[in-house]
Amino acid sequence: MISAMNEREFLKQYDKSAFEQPMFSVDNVVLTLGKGELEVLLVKRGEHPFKDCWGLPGGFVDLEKDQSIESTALRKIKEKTGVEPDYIEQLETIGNATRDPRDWSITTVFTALIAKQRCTPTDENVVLANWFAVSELSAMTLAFDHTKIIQRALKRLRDRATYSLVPCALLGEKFTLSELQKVHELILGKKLEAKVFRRRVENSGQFEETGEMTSGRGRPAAYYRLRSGTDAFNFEFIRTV
Amino acid sequence: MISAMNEREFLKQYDKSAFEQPMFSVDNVVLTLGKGELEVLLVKRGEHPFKDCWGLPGGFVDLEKDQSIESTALRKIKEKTGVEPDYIEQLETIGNATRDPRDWSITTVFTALIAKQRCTPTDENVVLANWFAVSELSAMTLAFDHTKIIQRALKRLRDRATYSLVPCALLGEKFTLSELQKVHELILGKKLEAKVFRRRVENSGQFEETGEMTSGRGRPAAYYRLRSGTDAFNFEFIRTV
DNA sequence: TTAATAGTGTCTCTTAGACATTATCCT
DNA sequence: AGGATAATGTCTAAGAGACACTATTAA
Repeated sequence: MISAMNEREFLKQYDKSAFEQPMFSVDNVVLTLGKGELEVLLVKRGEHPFKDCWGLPGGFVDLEKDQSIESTALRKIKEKTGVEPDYIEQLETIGNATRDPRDWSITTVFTALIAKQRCTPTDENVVLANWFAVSELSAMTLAFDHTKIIQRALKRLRDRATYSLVPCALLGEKFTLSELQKVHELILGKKLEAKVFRRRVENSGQFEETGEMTSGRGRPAAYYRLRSGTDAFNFEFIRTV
Repeated sequence: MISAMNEREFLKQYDKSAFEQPMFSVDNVVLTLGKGELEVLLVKRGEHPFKDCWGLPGGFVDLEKDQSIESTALRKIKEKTGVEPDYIEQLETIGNATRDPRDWSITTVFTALIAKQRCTPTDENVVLANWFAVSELSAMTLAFDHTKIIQRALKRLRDRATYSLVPCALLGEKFTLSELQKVHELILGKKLEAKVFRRRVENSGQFEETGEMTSGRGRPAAYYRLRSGTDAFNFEFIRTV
């Protein structure tokens, strides 16, 4: 009785090859701020393919534990860093017959930003998960297409840095505008005008002064934080071809 | 001998549930221009779940035929419209335990734009695939989360219409600036200034006059086409929080 | 001639960008 | 006082928006 058959059964009998499913995984480009450089979290693969290569932290969906692919991404990130990231967004999905030497394979990639000081000291896995300066990557051979994926994540981050203040997630709870500006300069690879940058921050309405000030050499700077109740990661597009 | 075992075998023995794979499919939001309204391509589902409901054209990856998920998307679109779309981009991937009543399910969604006149007259499937004005959708119950997906695709299209000229893919080979402006107005739901719009088109450098002119009532309009060699769908972001 | 549609001239207002200047700390 | 860093004042240039105006056709 056809209508009692579920679609999976139906497809199995209808066309075996149409039912054969590709492998699906989630990969994360987790970025943080190193000393004067962006760093990306990599894990050493214990199994082949690409055994002993470094690759992005990720893995398969756990149909029992995970409610969504976002849950999978967060779970994997938490496994390696001890915490949830300060910002996460879906980058893109790559699926083709060649990226995995074994078989057809699909990965949905997330980009996450995390303030390094929030990460709990790495557990026994310390040699299995580590931060690498993005400039080191050109000298490394990563698993699968992970080098290309990281490049695409960095490009997206550069886009975000030009028209949003999302990169503030790389800093902690509070930060000065100079610090935030330096992060943007680091990402964009160029100097920004302090006046222009401050205007943007103020006009965004996404931040507020904490009231605290830095101390040290030079004029003290005001600390800012995300305005409570504001989703700082909603930003408006303004025009233009 | 462990190292001779492939990862699939390994995972199977290591953790059965981690190997259990979710269903993966591709769905397409194919948009075209109806009479004064955007239309979306829907197909009537022949099998459950949501049997006899309208839903987005899509389906499973064919591991033999498809080189990538983009190939899957294009193949499915071609099956229903007879042609490849004029523009396609990946929208997002949705994967969770609840969107499919049967099981965990993942879909990568593509948004495609197509000039209606390019579509070959629908074949015997005419009642199985049809264009629906987007305004009709609120009165319809679509399969799965397809209503929400279409809304998200439309939002993305509105974004594109504000800072790119991608919507030109809804028109044919050649078009007048008035026509293109009307398309943008339709998508954005508001009037645009002719002068401003023309400036944008000219400054983009993506179009050129064909030399032909319209005839009919009123001053003739110049026809434009995509400048050859230009990827009109590359556009620059200009700033701003 | 009039209605209709295409296309331009030009003014205003906003804002990015540049850069000089002021402010406030430490030593 | 002098160096360092934070923050502001203010001028300029570019461009979006507004809208009046001109251009070219069919009826």
